[in-house]
Amino acid sequence: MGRSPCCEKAHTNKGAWTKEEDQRLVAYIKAHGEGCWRSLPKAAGLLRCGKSCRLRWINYLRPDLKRGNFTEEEDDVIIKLHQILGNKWSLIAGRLPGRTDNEIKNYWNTHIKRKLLARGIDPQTHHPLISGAAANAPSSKRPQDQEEQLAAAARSSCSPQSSVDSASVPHLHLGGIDLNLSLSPPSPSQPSSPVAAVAN
DNA sequence: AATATGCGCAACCGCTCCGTG
DNA sequence: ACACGGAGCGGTTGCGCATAT
Repeated sequence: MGRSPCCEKAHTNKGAWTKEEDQRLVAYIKAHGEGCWRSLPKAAGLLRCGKSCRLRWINYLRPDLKRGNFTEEEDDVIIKLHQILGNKWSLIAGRLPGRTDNEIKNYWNTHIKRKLLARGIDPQTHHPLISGAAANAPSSKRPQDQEEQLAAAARSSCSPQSSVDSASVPHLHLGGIDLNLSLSPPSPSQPSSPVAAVAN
């Protein structure tokens, strides 16, 4: 069986994008919008596969991207959303305007994981680590019933590809923080911000 | 100053989901 | 109901830069 490759690999560039390729991609999308990624490279005169173009646009070239360091507030939002959603980076990114799933995933793996471990928290389960620093970690403050609430909310609202409309989406209150779990596609016009997502 | 090591980011790969015929 | 193609997602890799020795 086997599916057909997403592109003709023999005639596509790989690796880092050049300035010229970036310019071509941006110019094409500005003129025609994000259409069919599969046919875009050819139409734009790029020797890249459609997937690669999509990734480059979403993660690097989109005009609404917020580049630079994550704020403490954003850190906090990511941690709380990860606690509920797990490694659903695209969903988490949807709550952080200007941030991409790839960026958040990288940031999680390089910074936040370490930060949580230093606090004695298991970054995967968000439960206190049993040994070492966990015993006296200040953040083992979350009560058991809240954990159950989280798990239940995650189950009910975050099953893969579940079509949740904002009306039926729970607002989760975590230690005074209200997590609006409604899902909406990340877009420049999206009004949400970390503050909006985690209203206090 | 040169080399080794670690870290962070951009990009790729393979899988799953979803829409359509 | 099923198969197929396209898009999207998460995991992983590789390279370049920064820091330590």
